[in-house]
Amino acid sequence: MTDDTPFDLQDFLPYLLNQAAEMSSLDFQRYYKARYGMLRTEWRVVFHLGHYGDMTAKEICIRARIHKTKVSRAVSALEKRRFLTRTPLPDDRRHETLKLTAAGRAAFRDLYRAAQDFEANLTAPFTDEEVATLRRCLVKIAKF
Amino acid sequence: MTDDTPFDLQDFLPYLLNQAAEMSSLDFQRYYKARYGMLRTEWRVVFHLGHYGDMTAKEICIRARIHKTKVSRAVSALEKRRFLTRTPLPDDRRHETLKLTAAGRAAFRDLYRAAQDFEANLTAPFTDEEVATLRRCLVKIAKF
DNA sequence: TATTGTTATACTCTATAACTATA
DNA sequence: TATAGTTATAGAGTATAACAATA
Repeated sequence: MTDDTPFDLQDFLPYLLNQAAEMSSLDFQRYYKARYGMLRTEWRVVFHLGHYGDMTAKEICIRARIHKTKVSRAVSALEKRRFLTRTPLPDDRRHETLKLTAAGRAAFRDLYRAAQDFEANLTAPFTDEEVATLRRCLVKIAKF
Repeated sequence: MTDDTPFDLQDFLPYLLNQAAEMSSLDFQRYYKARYGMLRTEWRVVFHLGHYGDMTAKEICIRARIHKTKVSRAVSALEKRRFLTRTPLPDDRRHETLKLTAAGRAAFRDLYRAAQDFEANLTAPFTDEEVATLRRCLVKIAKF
């Protein structure tokens, strides 16, 4: 975009990204909220435990790029609703291993499948190459 | 993505879009907040008035996809800080023409230029074709 | 009755500082 | 002192219902 090219708000990438992000997550958000009463961070925590196995809150913070205060609240809410349990580590009692319960694992499996379906729907209008380019750009912009 | 392909949270488009949207807007958000004390919706309202000329709140709602309650609050804040004025239309006094003041126009020009710079920075790592593909995908996902 | 815009309210998300407990 | 995690708080974003004024 040169200095002389006027542009619409839709041409401004941060706006476009924001709109795409909102639209893309609406349906899935409704799904995990309606079925499991989960918020975004809670779904992300469940995802990490379900996908990578038991870990501490700290590890989730690093892997999922979520601040410790958010993880703390999410873990607390998930524990209250019996989606996970905490077990303090004997060698360092500041750490707790977080572990999905049977209900947590069931929710993960369902949400994981739902996520795959939503993903397939989102990418359906595009060619494999387009999707690859999209991902490559997003990864770079998101600074992963 | 097929049923058997395991995927990371970074591979889930809504998450990736969300992270990219957040990262991409951070710097610009800080800029209009620090310089003009504006919030996101306020910047968008200023953009529309500066770029397309005077219009009513309703028109901004439609063009910028913002709910009337958000526009109402943004307009009120912008008026209070003398970035715009309102003039009721004589033929239908439910409408008001919104018009940037000199300060509003100056802010728009500065922010417009800043937006162009941020945009150029964001797209710098990519080829024109990659950016074109990125935009095309985002426009479709955002349902524009 | 319908439309433009405002107000109230609640929920979600983000960010930061201050704190507890443990090491 | 440093680290893991919690609590408190404020700001910002989103969504919806109820309302006033005008048509």
